[in-house]
Amino acid sequence: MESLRVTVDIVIFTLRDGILQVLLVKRGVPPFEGQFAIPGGFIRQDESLEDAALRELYEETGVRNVFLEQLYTFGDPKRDPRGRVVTVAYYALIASDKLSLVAGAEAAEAQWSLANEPPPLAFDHKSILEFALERLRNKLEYTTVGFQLVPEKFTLGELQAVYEAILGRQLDKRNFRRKIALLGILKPLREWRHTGRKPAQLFRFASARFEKLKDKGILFPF
Amino acid sequence: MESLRVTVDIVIFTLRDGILQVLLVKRGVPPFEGQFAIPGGFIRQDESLEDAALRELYEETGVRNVFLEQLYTFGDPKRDPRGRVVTVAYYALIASDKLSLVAGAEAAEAQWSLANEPPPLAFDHKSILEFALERLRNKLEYTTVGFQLVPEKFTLGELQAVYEAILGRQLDKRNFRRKIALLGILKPLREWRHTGRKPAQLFRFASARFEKLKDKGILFPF
DNA sequence: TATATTAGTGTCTGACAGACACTAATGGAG
DNA sequence: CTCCATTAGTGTCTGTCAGACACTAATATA
Repeated sequence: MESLRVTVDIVIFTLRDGILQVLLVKRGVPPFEGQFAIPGGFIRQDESLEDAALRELYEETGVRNVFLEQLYTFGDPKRDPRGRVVTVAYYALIASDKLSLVAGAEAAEAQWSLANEPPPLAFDHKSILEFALERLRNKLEYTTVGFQLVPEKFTLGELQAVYEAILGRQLDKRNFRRKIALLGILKPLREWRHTGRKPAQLFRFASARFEKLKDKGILFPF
Repeated sequence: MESLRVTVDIVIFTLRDGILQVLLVKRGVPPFEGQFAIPGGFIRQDESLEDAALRELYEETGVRNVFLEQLYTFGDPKRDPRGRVVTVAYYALIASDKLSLVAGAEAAEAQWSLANEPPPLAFDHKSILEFALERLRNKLEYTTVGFQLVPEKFTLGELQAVYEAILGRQLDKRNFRRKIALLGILKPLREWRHTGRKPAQLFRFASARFEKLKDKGILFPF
């Protein structure tokens, strides 16, 4: 009697062509048939919320081991016209290089959209997306979530582009590099990327230092 | 079939005798009979999550119009030995003066405990309490939630005591007062509190300025 | 009236953030 | 081969903010 239907919805972000994008699925059945929605599904009896989110994420993208964090739980009685459904929303960040490898099983009906200008969304999914964007922008400022959207080896210009895409404004190159350097968690490689004019040095994470910070509970400090 | 039992649990904080305290209820039935737990209850079919939390809060404390914020949703399949229960946790802050006016209906089995050294708790409620404490400490630094725990008229010493109780460390009086003054949201009153030796000036919130900040979406800025 | 207690006040210093402009290396065009 | 357009890479100055730090003022009580 006191039971409710509970789903997990996952706002999946990636950065493609220097633009922040969200994975959306086109609904094939009413209500909101033909409209886009944030991917999600019901929670099974024996799995934790996070496991359910990871499973959905894998089903949609074929990707594991990516950043995933609980966002908020939406439970307005009228949010689904068919009846009451509570949804525990998560958001995930996937670097584009991990993504291109695998095509999702349900990918036929899934497509990437601009995170800042999404198409009309079903249910209260517009609110959920906005909530996720706000959280992402906030966390970008005082954590290192931004690094989740960059390939394993990356240039400082690419990293800065991630920040600019999410924050929606340009950053000063020198100030940005100073801030990153001060973290001391990047390891310069003896490799250069030759896509532009002057080659750009590649970096990766200096895990040692990073783990140390993690032990202190700082995890994604900025 | 795809339904789960869903509850809201509310971590209710107050400040009494200069110590941060949580409201806990003693369980009268198994499992964890006789142990303390965070108050909560099932969500009704027609109420939103926040309404459910407000209702529980009112039932326990007789108080309305207090700070209430969703904390996190806990959904481990084994968190309740009787079967699966997902709980949406909230936390609330109640100033002691609001509290003393009304006695809760279920208050017989409820009691205040030290937030930092709670008795053994049922289910995963220790985790939930710790989660709430961490959130509260964090929000204290960059918002004005701390003001929620102080009476309508208060001295700067009382306000500082709130901060010290939550953060668990002493603060420098002059630095604290400068920080508060810089916010510009306090209105000095022509009243003094005479409990100590030298009388202390009373303050209240300068709503005008506060509302302005709220309009900008800053809400609880620091 | 002497004293103990709490209220109230200002400066200095180091860290960090934002504004700001030039040189270096390369690929492609001519 | 040379020139040029483009992107990479670097340092200083300045204002703000946070933390450390010590004394005077007002009252209640002994």
